[in-house]
Amino acid sequence: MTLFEELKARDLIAQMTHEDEIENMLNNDKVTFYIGFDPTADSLHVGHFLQLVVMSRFQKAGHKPICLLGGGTTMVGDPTGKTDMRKIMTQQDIMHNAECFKKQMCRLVDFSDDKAIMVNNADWLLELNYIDFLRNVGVHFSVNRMLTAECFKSRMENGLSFLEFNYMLMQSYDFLVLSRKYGCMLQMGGNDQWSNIISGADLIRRVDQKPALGMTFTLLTTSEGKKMGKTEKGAVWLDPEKTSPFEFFQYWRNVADNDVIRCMKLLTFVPLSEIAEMEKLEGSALNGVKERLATEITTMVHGEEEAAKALEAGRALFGAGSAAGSAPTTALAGADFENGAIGILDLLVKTGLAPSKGEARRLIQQGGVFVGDDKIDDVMKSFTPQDIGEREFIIRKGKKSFHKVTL
RNA sequence: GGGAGCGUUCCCGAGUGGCCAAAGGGGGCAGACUGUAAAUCUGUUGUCAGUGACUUCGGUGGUUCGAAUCCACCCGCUCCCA
Repeated sequence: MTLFEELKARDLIAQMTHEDEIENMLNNDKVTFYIGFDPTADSLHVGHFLQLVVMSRFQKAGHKPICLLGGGTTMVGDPTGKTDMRKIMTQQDIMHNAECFKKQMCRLVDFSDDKAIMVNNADWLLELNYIDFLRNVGVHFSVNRMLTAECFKSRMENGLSFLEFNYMLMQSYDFLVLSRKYGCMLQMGGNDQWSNIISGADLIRRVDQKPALGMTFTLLTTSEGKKMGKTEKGAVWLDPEKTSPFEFFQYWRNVADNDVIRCMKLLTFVPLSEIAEMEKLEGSALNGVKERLATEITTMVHGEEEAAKALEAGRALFGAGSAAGSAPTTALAGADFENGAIGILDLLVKTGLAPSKGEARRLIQQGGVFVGDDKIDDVMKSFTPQDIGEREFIIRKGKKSFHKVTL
């Protein structure tokens, strides 16, 4: 099966500029392609992960990825899909974020022996001269056409600053630069980037009369159309400091039945033949598939060892077994005890299981708090250091939140 | 530059002097049901203390016994005209 066929079979492809040309090229040439990532946060998230996995697929098929960090474009801010203007970020933050991105990317894409290139568009965007840029690049863009672009639609109601309006030109210019410098012929990205990608391809064809192609990938959404990778706490991050490997694993372990196969196809390297077998499963049998999904993805991001630990921890907590190693842990100090004991309310707040005492109280009143296997129904219940020290002290909130307490 | 509006608790959105910690919806959390799924139903959703206190309605001052609600100025945003 060729790379192109596999992409199709996995439902990865959303849109392409020139389907036949792309297929032909991928089959017969070594293609240099690029995907851009704007460092708007200090860690990559699940959305980026999909792109990086795709990059890796291409790389394994012999093509050459360019990883573009948007150190320059982030100074402007991509308005795509945003309803409000993003806060303007300082250059310092952007640089810091870019460094964080780099480290994480190296896990998923092989940069050794020049097998992939990492560039930062700050290197060419920051020094641009306004008038020159307008005359050389700006002439090729029609405001009329831009305004009809899908990516600005959501902003036509809430307002769009001129700053952000220029984002499309910046990204198009990036493609032009990479085309000239590295012979990059293909830009890819999430489907929300379609407008930006085709405008770049148009620019190259217009200015240099060179071939330029674009392809976008399916956005990672649930069967209900919601974006995946978000939890109540915010994004699911690849940085273990921001989302622990255990939480990360649990996120995938808990995807809805209807989304498992889709995630398998989009995010893992599990062969399609195997996935086809999984597709036949129904009901609780899908739990096995979910474990596999979580293990596969966690392994890619955090390594085999962490994935195994997370799997074990989850099984222990949700199965019949006792307690777990990698549940979050809080150590108490002597100062946490008043008159030799700590109240359950304080304990819940201390461990972060409840944001406030009021909420902690509510949780208990509604019967959602357990210590070990015992349900706590008294809000005044308190524990001494002996209580906590003598056994594994696990507090559970609801069914899925566990916290270990030690001295 | 001229004119008209808007800014409410996590989000949307009611509220136009006391009955407002503030309707309703969404989301979240918990319970029941379950398969660590979905759907459904129930409860809950400012903080601290058990019927009370404190902080909140863009910011700062003011009017009033009393303001999210009135006034002034400031900040931010939207729309119309140029």
